[in-house]
Amino acid sequence: MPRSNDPPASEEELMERARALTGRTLGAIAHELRMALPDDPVHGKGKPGELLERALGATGGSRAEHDFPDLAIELKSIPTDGKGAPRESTYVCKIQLEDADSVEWEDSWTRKKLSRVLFLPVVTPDDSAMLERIVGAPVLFVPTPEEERVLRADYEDAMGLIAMGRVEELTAHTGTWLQVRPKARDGSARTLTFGPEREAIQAMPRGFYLRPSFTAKILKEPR
Amino acid sequence: MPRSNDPPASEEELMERARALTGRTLGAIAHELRMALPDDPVHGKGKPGELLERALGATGGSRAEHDFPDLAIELKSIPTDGKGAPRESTYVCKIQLEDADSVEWEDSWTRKKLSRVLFLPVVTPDDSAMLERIVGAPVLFVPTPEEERVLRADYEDAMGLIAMGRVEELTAHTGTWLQVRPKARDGSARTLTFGPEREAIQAMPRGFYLRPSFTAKILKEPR
DNA sequence: TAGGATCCACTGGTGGATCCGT
DNA sequence: ACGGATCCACCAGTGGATCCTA
Repeated sequence: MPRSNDPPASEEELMERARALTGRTLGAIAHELRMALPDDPVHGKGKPGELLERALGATGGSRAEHDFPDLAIELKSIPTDGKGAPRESTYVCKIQLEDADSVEWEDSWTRKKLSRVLFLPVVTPDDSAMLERIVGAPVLFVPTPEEERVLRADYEDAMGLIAMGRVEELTAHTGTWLQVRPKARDGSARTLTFGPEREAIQAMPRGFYLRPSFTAKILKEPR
Repeated sequence: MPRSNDPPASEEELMERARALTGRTLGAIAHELRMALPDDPVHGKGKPGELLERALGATGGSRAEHDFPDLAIELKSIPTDGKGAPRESTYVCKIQLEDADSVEWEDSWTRKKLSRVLFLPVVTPDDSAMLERIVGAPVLFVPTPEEERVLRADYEDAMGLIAMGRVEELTAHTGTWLQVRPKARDGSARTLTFGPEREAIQAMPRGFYLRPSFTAKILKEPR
């Protein structure tokens, strides 16, 4: 049996490992991996996600591509309530604001990331201690053609506005399933140029997020 | 009297402060600024330079522009022997390998940095303890037209080779006063494209350095 | 002796996300 | 309820240069 922090060799192996986590607490998994989890959820926002990456053998910290490059699968932990409904939106990736006019959906990092996503729910009741949270059943998401059409439309709407220099009109209200929100507290403004006059504006970093309404659908429907 | 770590308000004030350091040991200056200097010179290569920046009120750590942005002056500490001759070459800046075909001398960061340089010699005998090293008399270097012609030719020769994809032919032997050498131990290779075919090669980071023969001339001739 | 190799501190950006006031 | 604001760890890159061997 391979050590659990080696990369899984196949999608089947990945899914088996993920199913083996179902019902376990983050605390137990962390103990097994000798990884510390902070008690304070405010100061450890990303820790459950990193723990589950390690537990499944994701390529840690690398900027490679996907979490499982050989499988082209992205791992997303997702906090849920007791009924399995997501408590938060799901971060997808940063937006390349400078390249908004040239990156088509087909070539976008956004599409690649969303092509195959392993969602791993983490049951996160109000005020729950991080160590007590329980991992739910994994769901491997592959967009249907219809789903991809909606995601693509959201992407193109957002990138179109950005390419026109109207990035400030882009609020989190835009988009059916994919929304645009600020990313990175400490981020610094980038200069964008647009239009025939090459006008220049400053913009803070933003990212794409999946709305909870969409991930709820994903987690609910068995695939 | 302003605190010595405020930026100097004028070139005159900067030069006065620099002259006030002449004859002092790095240890005494460090003590006054409550800054620790390591004993081992191997593991504290950049420390004297940083100490003198702070002592003169340079804009610390900022990626702004010059060390004294308002004065457009760059500060360089330079290790010398007992006679005032430089012991080392002087690092100028990184080379933007990717932009070699588009950045003219007039617009180059290299030219801007070399337009006004405050050299602060640090007498550094063999095996000298860092704390005992003594600051020499400052020299404000502004290139004469003739000097700038030579620097410009060195710059253009180097950038021309890089733009042709011949970066590996560029050794530290090239250049009269400005030479090209590796920079950054941990640097990772960048992809350069060149030529009508957009051929691609990998290249490690490199920087421009002033040869000791040139800085010797600068330090020797009173200006 | 000087060309190629190396050393440290700091920080901005990224990837991991959730917090929390309106 | 959700949109804007925020939190941490890690690491590559940069700026400060000098080391050291052939």
